[in-house]
Amino acid sequence: MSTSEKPYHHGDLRAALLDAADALLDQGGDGAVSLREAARMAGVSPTAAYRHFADKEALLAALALRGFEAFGAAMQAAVAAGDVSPYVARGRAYLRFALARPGRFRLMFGPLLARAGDHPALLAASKGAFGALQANTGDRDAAIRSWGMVHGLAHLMLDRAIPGAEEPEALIDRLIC
Amino acid sequence: MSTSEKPYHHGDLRAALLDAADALLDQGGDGAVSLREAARMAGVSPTAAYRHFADKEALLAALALRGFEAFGAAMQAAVAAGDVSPYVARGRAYLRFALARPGRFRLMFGPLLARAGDHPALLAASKGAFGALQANTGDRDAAIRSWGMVHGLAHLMLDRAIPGAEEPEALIDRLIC
DNA sequence: TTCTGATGTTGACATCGTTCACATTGGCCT
DNA sequence: AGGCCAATGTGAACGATGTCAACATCAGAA
Repeated sequence: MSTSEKPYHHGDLRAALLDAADALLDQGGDGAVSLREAARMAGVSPTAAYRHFADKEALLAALALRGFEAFGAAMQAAVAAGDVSPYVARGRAYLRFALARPGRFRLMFGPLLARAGDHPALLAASKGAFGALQANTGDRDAAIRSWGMVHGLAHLMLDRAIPGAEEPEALIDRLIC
Repeated sequence: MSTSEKPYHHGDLRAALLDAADALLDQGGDGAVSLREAARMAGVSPTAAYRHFADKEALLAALALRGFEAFGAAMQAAVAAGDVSPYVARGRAYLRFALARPGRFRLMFGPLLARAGDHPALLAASKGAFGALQANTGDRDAAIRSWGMVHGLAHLMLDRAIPGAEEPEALIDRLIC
């Protein structure tokens, strides 16, 4: 047993696959995530993934779920820091999250979300994240508008569509205040 | 010549491929666009596409370019209608465009745009569309915020993330005013 | 008319998602 | 303790995709 022979069973392949896919998502964007490549990284045969995910889409959904958890934590931490109003803190954290992990962000708020009915956990997580955004506001439409603005700015900055976005931090602080 | 035998040369394969890809984009979303399937629809061999597009990405870029042209026309028409202020007209047209052609919209404002440096025509078209949005405004940051809001709302509605978006038209009129 | 460049075709290769039949193993029941 | 079963991993294979290289066909300029 002292040798480092690979055991037949991986131990926690599910997590390993998610980690690998996460790395792929970060470096190569959305389309760069491949089931086979993730399996390769985990040191496992391509088809082993199917013991843990019904589908490639299921893998992506699990990845998005992870994303929503991290997203919620980031928002909460930003509000807790308390150096600006919770409203501003959330908005800035939203943008920073998107810029820090573009692939993850695009996956979370992408076409997958529209099909989230097939992935109950994803649906719940996304609703949770969205709910937090709308809390503490009397005017519901105003909340939606604000959310839209922050969300749109995130996408536009990711797509390098906003001129003068060379210094994202400065732009964020200037736009969200 | 009276027979309907297929000539060796297609005539305008480039346009035919774009049309086919456009149809695929509309019905099946982004990932449903396939070079081979587009070629199949155009009644041509798979590799014929490479005489007109360097790459699948080039095909998609040309598709996005088409999108920006239609987009610009839609915005202009909406403003010309003149039943509301140009500002509101543009915003509503923006959202209607996104909801009417989700695939096209997502392609236009997607990861492709960030790589638009490789596709000069796309870059120019997108800059033109964006420029129109920022015209007639003294406050540059305010224009960016408005743009962000509309863009974000479009994405959120497409992703079915906004609760109560069953009646999009009503929502649009209520939010953009 | 002939030749040349543009346009299409065939065949092939690597990769991908996915399925099926089989191998291995850890843990529960007796 | 021993044996069985469900969970987990493997291998080969299929169809589809993007892409390349070599070849075929045509349209128009010289």
